[in-house]
Amino acid sequence: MKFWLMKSEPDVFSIEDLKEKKTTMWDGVRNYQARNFMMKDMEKGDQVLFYHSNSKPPGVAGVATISKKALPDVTAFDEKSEYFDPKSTTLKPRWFCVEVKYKKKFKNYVPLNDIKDKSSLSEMKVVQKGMRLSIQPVTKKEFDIICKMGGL
DNA sequence: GCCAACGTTGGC
DNA sequence: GCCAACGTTGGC
Repeated sequence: MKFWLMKSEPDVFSIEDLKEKKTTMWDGVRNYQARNFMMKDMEKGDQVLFYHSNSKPPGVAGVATISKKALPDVTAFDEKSEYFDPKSTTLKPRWFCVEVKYKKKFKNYVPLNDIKDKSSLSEMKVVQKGMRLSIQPVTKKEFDIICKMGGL
């Protein structure tokens, strides 16, 4: 089992939205590194830190699990979708997405600043300057520390 | 709203 | 295959 951090803008899709929907296809990812993580490394049952980006303050809002391994991202085929990509075809899909399932919203939201303050979390990608990758691997240790901070 | 740090695109 | 120009992310 592996551990991940996945970013979402709460204005677009928050952990509350996921709680309501129970599961969601993590579509719209148009970055090869993030895609490769989903396509090659993510497995059903992997654990996810659900991160709120572009919010005040940014931080980890809760946990989720991967409930379905990567499938072609159908929004890339849809001309009306903002994620439409003519270079991705049903025969040769370019983009993939996993299904993410709600697990738990943190009792205590874990702001990015608190993560930055912890020396045990200084290796996390999310605290590195200029780190924009929307899907990042985390270690079990980091995952556990964040969960503890979140009151889980 | 600013802008640094990236990623992508396309001309050559 | 280089790299300048452009677009995007996301913290501040």
